Amino acid sequence: MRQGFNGTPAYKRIQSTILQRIETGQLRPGDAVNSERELAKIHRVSLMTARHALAMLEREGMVERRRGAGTFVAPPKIHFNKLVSFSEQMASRSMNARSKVLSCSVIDDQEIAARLALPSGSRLIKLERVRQGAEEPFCLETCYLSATEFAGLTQGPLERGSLFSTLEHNYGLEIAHADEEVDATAADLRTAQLLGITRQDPLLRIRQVIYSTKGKPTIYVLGLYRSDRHTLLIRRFR
Amino acid sequence: MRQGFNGTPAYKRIQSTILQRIETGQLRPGDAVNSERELAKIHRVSLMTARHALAMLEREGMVERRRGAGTFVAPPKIHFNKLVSFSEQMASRSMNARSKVLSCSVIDDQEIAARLALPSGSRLIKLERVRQGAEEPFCLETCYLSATEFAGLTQGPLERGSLFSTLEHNYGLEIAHADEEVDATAADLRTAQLLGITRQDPLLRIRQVIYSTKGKPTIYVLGLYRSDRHTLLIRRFR
DNA sequence: AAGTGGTCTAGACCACGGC
DNA sequence: CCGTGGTCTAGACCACTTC
Repeated sequence: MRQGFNGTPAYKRIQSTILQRIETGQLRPGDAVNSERELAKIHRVSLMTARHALAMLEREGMVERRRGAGTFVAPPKIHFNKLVSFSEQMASRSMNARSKVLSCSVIDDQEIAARLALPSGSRLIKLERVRQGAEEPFCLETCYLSATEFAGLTQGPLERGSLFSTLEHNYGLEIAHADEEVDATAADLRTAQLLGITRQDPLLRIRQVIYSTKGKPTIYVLGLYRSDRHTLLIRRFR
Repeated sequence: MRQGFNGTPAYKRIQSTILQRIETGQLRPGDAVNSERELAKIHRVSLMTARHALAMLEREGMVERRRGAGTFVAPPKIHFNKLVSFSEQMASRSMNARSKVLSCSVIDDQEIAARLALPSGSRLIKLERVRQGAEEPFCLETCYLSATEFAGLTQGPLERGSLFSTLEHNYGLEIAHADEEVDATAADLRTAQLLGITRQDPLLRIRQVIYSTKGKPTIYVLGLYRSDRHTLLIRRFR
């Protein structure tokens, strides 16, 4: 029976049964989960395996473990510091995601090529979009990606569907994390017009380098946000 | 021999020996760490225990494990999303931390009391400081804390030494994390004068609620940063 | 006192990496 | 091929919480 009968590790199967009960609402935040010993008996595994299943769930923030007391469903996660696409962000607030493509071209830019660790002179796709939520523009976003690596992207349907999912599904990109530099700046004339604000209004500027799971810097994004329509939420740990 | 001879779990002792070799530079990033089997033999411990030691070190980002290859010292950590005090921040960049206290008083503020989950009408310490780096002011920071909880703080030596360390050492506060709201705003006249900039210049505004390890919101901080002297670094995960 | 998670043993087989 | 980490067993004692 070692290693499971279907290739799935036993501890993952145990996690699935627990996660399922949480997702269906059968288990609610604060409720006790089966103890290590119970899980071991139910799934006919050793204590260490049942333990491993719970330990991993705790690391993912799904449950809390308290010595002497038990294991409990964790309060609903607020996803701080989570990298989500614009579409996902809007969906989670049940708002209409809409974005207008301003331009989509292939360019040369030495500085941005350098940020993506590409040889200078590399050709880059530049995609400029205005994002709208609640029928109002609130962000001007410019993405840069390697033109050779994502050839054909400029022909794709960029208006609808998130760029993330296109890249993930059509190009096999696995996104791992993004490093962001955040500061404030004043709107120039063009940006002000596009966002429906006044020149010199304060904007939140976010420069983002998105890394693949292989550690390769893959996308560079410059976002300019109307500060009256958007605040960034961060959680920092001691 | 169970549970060690001195109360320290075996896996922690194993971690210490490894961490020590990393700190002294005896092991450098990329170097291989002893394998599970080696550690088990060296420390006369079972494989699972040696394994646990390495797994925890990996979770903390100190080592990387690659199946079939080994365990290796991780590249030097850049502490993203880490909550550090102003003094610590400056020290890590080897700059002179200096801050000038503008005011320190006890006030009433219903909205901020609410953010700290205090009964409305609670008295609050309000501490207003200008922070300087490289001989130039770059941040106006206002902290609010419960006056009853931190009685006597207003008499303390606030000019030097970080507020964090005072609270941690003298009041036994254990800081766990902070939730931050970040946006951009324009400088008003007073702020502009204090920071040596022009009215309407863009500022990075960070509103921070700092939580204790017990989950209690303890400090509220409003920071206004000269955007030309400060950028925020964040890492977000997919 | 009963039950829980935390630590630990002394092994085992597997999948994978580098040579 | 050999060594590595990944999974797993069938138990054990301890420290702690709850009743």
